[in-house]
Parts: sequence; C-alpha cells; structure tokens
Amino acid sequence: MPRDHEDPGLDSVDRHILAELQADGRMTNVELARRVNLSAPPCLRRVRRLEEAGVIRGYHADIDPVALGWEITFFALVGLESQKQAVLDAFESLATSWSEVRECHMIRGGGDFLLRLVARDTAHENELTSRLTGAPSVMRVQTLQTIRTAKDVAGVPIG
Amino acid sequence: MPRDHEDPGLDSVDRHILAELQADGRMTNVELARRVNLSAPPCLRRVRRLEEAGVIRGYHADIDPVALGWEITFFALVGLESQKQAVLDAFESLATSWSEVRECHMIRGGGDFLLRLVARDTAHENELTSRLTGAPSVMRVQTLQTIRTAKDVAGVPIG
DNA sequence: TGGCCGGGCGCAATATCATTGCACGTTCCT
DNA sequence: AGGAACGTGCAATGATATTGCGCCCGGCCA
Repeated sequence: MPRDHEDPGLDSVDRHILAELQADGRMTNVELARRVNLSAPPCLRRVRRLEEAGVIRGYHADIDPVALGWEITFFALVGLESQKQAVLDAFESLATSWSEVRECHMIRGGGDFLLRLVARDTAHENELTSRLTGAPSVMRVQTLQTIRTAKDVAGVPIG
Repeated sequence: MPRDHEDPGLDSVDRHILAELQADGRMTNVELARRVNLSAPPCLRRVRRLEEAGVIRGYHADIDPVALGWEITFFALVGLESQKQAVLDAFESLATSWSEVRECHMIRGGGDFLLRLVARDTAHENELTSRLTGAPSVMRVQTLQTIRTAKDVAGVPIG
C-alpha cells in the first residue's frame, strides 16, 4: 500500500498546534502548550516532529511590502510560443532569477506561467512588463494589477 | 502633514533584521542579534519597534498543504457581468467567506478577481469551480491550475 | 487473565533566552 | 563648549527551552 506523501498521522492535537503556529509563528512554546492543553515538553516534541516531517516547512515574518518601498504587487500571465521542455525550463530559469518575481507557477494547459511580482512604482512595473514581453519565446503577457486585496490568508485551512 | 504609510526610517540594520526574520521567523533574539552585529537588548527593541510600526505584520508557520490533505492549489480568474460597487462587494463577501479561498484580489480593469484556492482533490476542485461559476453575477471563470511551482518566496526583496 | 512492551505524558532540573533598568558614548543643534 | 536626544552595551532578573527520567495507559501475546 503506497503512500505518496508520507502520512505522519496527524491527530487533533497536531492540527491544533499547526493552526496556532500558522496564526502566530512566534508564540512561545509555553503559550502554545497551554492552548493545546499539553505541558511544554510534549508540546515541543510534537512541534519538532512536525518540523522534521516537513509538515512545518519554516517560519516567516510577514512584512509590509509598502514599508520597504514595494508600492505595487501584480500578477502576470505569460504565454510562451512553445511547450518544449527546453523553452519552459529557460523561461523558468529567467523568471526565478529576478528578485521581483516572488512566485512562478507553471499552469496546466502548457506554455503558460502565472507570476507574482512586486515593483517600486509604475515605471518599475512597466520596465518589468517590458522585460517579460521581450524575453525569449514569450508570446504574450497579460498583467493583472491588484487594486485591492480582500483576503490574503497565510497557509491553508486547518480543521 | 499627513503621511499615508508612516515612514519609520529604516536603516540598514533594520533591513538586515527584516531579511533574517523573513527567512526564519522563529530565530531567537540572541541569534538574530549576533547576525546583525548588535547585542540582544537593542536588537529586541528594534524588532518591537518594527512590529509596532506595522512593518512586521506578524509571523506564520509555513505548512505543507499536501500534508493536511490539500492536494491541489489553483488560481481562478473570475469575470463579473457588472462593475457596480454593489456587485463587486457581493462577490467579495462571498469569495472571502469560503475557507478554500486563500487570496482574493480585485484586478485593475474592473469586474475581475484573481483568487487562489486549495482543494482536497479534483472532485473538490470541480465543485469549487462550479460554485464560482454559479455565483451571482459571475460571467466567466478561468481556472489556472498549478502543475509546478518553480518559485514561491515569502515576502519581498530586502536590500 | 496477567505480564510485557512501546508510546506518550508530566515533573523536575538546568541551560538559554527575553526583558528591564541604568550608565556611557555619539551626534547634532544651539 | 554645553546639552538634549538617541541608541548602544552591561548586568540583573524573570521566563522559556530543553533534557532526563519515571509513570500511566493501551495493545499484544502467552
């Protein structure tokens, strides 16, 4: 009986821990233990186990992009003129090498990528769009500029 | 003299702190202080200041969706049949109320939204797509299913 | 049924860390 | 030069993280 993605057998306490740490990744272990009704040592052991199993991939501070001068967040839907592996790989290498590209997803259907980017201002955004349009094998670039984000929740539902 | 986004005057040490906490949000303060060449107390005071200024919005554990049974992550580009505020608001309320919707961005140009969703399996994905298609005022739904994520970096470039 | 594991828990002890008060140095402005 | 504002480092105290260990419960086998 094959299991794709190792099932660490998460019980309800584990899920509770994950929900708490997803909401506040810097919570002390003592506080976490209190919330999940455990004493500190077994709580910490569970957290370590979840980290080692890869269920918890890391912890990140959530930083306001605007405070660092990244005024614009936008998405770009990029169509390539070929679906050949070499072309896809080349575009991926290019896109992932730009620091302004924060996400790069290959989209089902072939030849399309969805990117999330940040830019300092509209001039910078235009420059990035131009660089995309002018990149090898790029046939089409549709920018999707975010004007309002109604919801942006870290992670996944737990329950 | 109003200032939209309070400028806390981030110096290079602050940026260094942000970069470290963005990469590892659970780092101890002494380790952080060591990395930015400061002693622990002033380092902690800077972190607190960044938190209170809203530059650091929070900390989150990064959890593997697959480990919790969310096998599929996809995006949906939703077109509404009207750009009237009431229609936009209604769709936003609906979309943000679904736990499977993790991001909901209104896109420039009017009447469009980009959503990021998670689903347990393809049946669930189809159900979500149907629910979107059948939602009031929804004219068009284009699903963008991620088949490979080449890059997904938390936060923003710092430097 | 009775005894043997194995896993997971809590307690207690110790090492580390967070947090505060305080004094010193530097910068800038007068 | 004098001094105020700011930020630093040191030192002390209170919390927290981490480890070792003994106990309890539940499954398993004789």
